[in-house]
Amino acid sequence: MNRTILHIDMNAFFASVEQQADPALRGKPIAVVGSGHRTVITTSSYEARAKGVKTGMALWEGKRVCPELIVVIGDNRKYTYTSTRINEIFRDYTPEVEVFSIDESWLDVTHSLGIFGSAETIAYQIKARIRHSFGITCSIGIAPNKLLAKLASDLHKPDGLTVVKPEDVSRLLERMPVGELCGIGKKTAYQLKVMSINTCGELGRCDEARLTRKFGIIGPRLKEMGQGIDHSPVVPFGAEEEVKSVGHSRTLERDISDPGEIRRFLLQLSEMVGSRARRYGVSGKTVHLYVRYADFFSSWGKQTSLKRYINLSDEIYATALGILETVELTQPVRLLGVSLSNLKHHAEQLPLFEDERKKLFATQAMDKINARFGNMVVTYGSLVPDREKAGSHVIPPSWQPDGIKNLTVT
DNA sequence: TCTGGGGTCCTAGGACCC
DNA sequence: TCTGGGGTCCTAGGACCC
Repeated sequence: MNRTILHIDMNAFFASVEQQADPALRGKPIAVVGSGHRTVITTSSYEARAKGVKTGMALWEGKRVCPELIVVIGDNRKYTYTSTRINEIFRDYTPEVEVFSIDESWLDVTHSLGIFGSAETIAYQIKARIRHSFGITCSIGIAPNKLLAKLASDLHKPDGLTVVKPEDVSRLLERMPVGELCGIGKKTAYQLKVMSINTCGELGRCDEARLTRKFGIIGPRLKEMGQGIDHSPVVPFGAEEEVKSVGHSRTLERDISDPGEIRRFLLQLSEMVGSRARRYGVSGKTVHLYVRYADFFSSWGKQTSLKRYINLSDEIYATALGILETVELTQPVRLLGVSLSNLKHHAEQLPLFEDERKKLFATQAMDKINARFGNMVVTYGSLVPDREKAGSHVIPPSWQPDGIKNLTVT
């Protein structure tokens, strides 16, 4: 059956929200960053991008390429609030809204076309409403599936609208580099290049057996992707697969070697993991400890599985500490991470009431902020008991009010 | 003064059981 | 004691996304 899918990508989302909240920032090159000194640039405004500022750059590097760069410390509440409201707008057009990240969603409007006329009409209305309510722009791709809709939304930024009709697909893909497809990253693109496959057109015509020999189970999928085929459904909020792991990791403000300090930090991470696991209504059998050393490049992870399911912070901490004690640290530690997996979902955890659903949505949206390179210690730092925060020299009180107020997550 | 932090999925090898 | 094969669970590591 022919579907009509929209992919909506908020343009420079965090930066746009900040520029909207503070008129003094509009038209200026700004960068949204985390609060630590080891932060990177999460999002930059188009004015900053024009000067060469890129997502993922260290802050000092951004300032080097753009000395007039205005630095704004990110405020996750503002972004989750705005994202939640924007997704509510989407749901006025279809219940089939899949949140991909804090600033990207897919909409399956196949069954809404009769009401609203056309996908373009829906797209224009959504753009107008987002601009009117939040003063920010988005790029929208309209296509027969998620893969192509996402590709399409990337083609015109900012404030773009790109329609890919079924009959346009082969022409669009013929010269499209394979790396533009969501799912083909640097390594896969390189391996394909070695096979003399550079474009989607070439990928789509490649012998399937050849792809399977090289890539295994994803070989046939790669060929489909080259042809623009994607049957994956839009999975609305509430119908997603259950979460499979809950973890936190943090780069320390400075490298540490002192075992006591490392243990304190581990306890904080365990508390963050435990409280979120309890909020999600899950417990897990496997605890994973991750360590990155001061040289940045060397790191290791170790996991251990228990006979029973746990989600109490103390138990997670004890397990993580048990792993730590089996190794000898060879360098000062730059980053520590703890995660809980092999999860069991407790019964009756799905919120029934709309306001509870909204709260859970806000929580999950906040989680997805971190998928945007956020270094938002404060989000979960507030969950660390005061007794742990007091006297800690590891996670600093990193919250810095940025003067923009009167926004509450409901 | 370098370089975040959330996830998911896949592979490979070993232990253990039938 | 040897030859097997299948299945499950475990750990470790890598690729991908934002």
